[in-house]
Amino acid sequence: MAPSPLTPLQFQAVTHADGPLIVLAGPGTGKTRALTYRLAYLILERGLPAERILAVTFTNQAAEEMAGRVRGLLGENPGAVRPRITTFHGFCYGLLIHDLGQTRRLLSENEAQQVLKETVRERRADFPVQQLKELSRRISLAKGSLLSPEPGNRLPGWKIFPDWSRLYRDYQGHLAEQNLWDFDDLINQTVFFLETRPDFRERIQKQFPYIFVDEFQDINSAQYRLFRLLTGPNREWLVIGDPNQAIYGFRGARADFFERLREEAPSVTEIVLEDTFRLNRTILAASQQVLAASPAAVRLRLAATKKGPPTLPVAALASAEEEARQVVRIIETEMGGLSMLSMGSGGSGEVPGSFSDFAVLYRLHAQGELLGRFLDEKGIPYQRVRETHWADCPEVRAIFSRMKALVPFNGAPLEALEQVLREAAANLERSNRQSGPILRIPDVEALKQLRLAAGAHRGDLESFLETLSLQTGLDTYQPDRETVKLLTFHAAKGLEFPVVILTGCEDGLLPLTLFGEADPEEERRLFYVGCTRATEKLYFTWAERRTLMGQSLRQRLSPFVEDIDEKILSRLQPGPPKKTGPRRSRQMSLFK
DNA sequence: CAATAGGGATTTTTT
DNA sequence: ATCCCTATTG
Repeated sequence: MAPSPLTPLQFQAVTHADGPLIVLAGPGTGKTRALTYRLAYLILERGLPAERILAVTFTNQAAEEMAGRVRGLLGENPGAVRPRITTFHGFCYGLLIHDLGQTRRLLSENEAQQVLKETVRERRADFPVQQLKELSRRISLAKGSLLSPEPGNRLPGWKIFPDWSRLYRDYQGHLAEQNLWDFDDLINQTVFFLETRPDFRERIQKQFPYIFVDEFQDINSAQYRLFRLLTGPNREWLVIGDPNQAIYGFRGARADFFERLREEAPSVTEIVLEDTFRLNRTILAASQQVLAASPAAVRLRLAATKKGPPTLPVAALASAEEEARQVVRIIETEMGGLSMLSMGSGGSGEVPGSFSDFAVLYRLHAQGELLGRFLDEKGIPYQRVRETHWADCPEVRAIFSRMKALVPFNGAPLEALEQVLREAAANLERSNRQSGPILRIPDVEALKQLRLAAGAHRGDLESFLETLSLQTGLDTYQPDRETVKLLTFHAAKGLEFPVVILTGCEDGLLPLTLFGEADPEEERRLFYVGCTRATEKLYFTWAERRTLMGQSLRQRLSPFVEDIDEKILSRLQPGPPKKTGPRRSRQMSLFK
């Protein structure tokens, strides 16, 4: 292997000899680097056959990124055997369809919702539609917790939901009758077969004696069980993650599986990556203080070598509108500053002083709209990152099923798509009256994504359709676009930006308490995730008055900001709350 | 069949 | 506030 820029701790993780390994990796500590280098090390230095290695991630994006980096380390030659790098769901789908010969069809989220709706209609005609979402959420949580539909089976903290276990059972019945799966079934069915068929279990355990799991803090009970069934008596596994970045408890993830592993595998080696290359010292200090204020947070040593600014600005604004103006001012001021800095330096690979250096984070999507309006006003290019579900609208689904009919011809995906689209266009022209066209053309964005995906897919139509069935919305996040990124704290996980503005730093929003008791510790970790996205500058903004769900609320500064030492915060004064132009921003006064 | 009025919920998200 | 769904009315 080529000499590599690994820290001693990364090196230790990469070259660890035998036995299970837990790697705790704080923000910007080179988690993916350690993982991919270890994969390459095992194959190139230790002679482990690549096809014996399974690396599991949660998102397609993470799997693709890891696969790309492993390709970079192992060499690009197309014929090379590579480790299996895939998502939990993708791996299970493969086992069920190809290894076990199952024939069920995987439903998209909307389709599954439809089945649930029909189930409910049958059982209780008067069922309030608004509760469907809550019901499906519960069923999904139950399945993710391996909770069967026995009467009385409830997860802790659940309120009574009339008939819920019966509806859950009926829903499962309907799926089985119609030979269908929802996403949760992929995991649960695989767990079922691994548990009930020892021959199958042993075969898979032999096939993959080495297993990696990324973002282990995001794992739920079903996935944990799956992981343990896959590892079985094998002692070679590596899980990596950061318990302080566990922000998906609301969908069943539980960070305490790290603890469980320590109990179940007492011989496990644990390595903490302690050097962060992303955060500067000021941002690191603030982030660590946010965690330190809670006894529940996991204490991990983390050190930064990059020097930071003396303070991080906190801006109090009168309203959400003023806050949006402030965000614009910050971007304008920083753009000036960034291009000044860039004149002497350079070569970091990034375009200096680019709008893509900025991220504006918020707790709720609803906050993004207003921010977008004010950026529009000043002509600042931006992109709101949000779930698109382009692949899960009726139009796209109809095109998929039409393409599936073409599978016997087995053409290239893009050709097949174009053929179906021509068909749809002709269809549309013929039936110009309400006769209802069967195939409708999806909206421009969905069509673009569809063409992009079809064009990029190397392989036949069948494998393309299979890949797509495992993808719900493809991320709209495009890092290279010259735009300010507007996104939720959740969506920002895993990303980094030179300048990050955390908006809505208010009690009630961070932590969010609008909808009843949220887990305050999870909210704190979410705030931590937000703080640790910034590589150079971190701003906090908040509004003293904010309208949420039609109610104007008087707000107070988020307790999470108050947990940061005053000495490394500075109060940003926006001047009189009049309409202020960009010029005003130069006069912002900074004082403690 | 289409327009309209009432009611209820409103988060974060991957597959 | 506002959206989405349902039931009712013209």
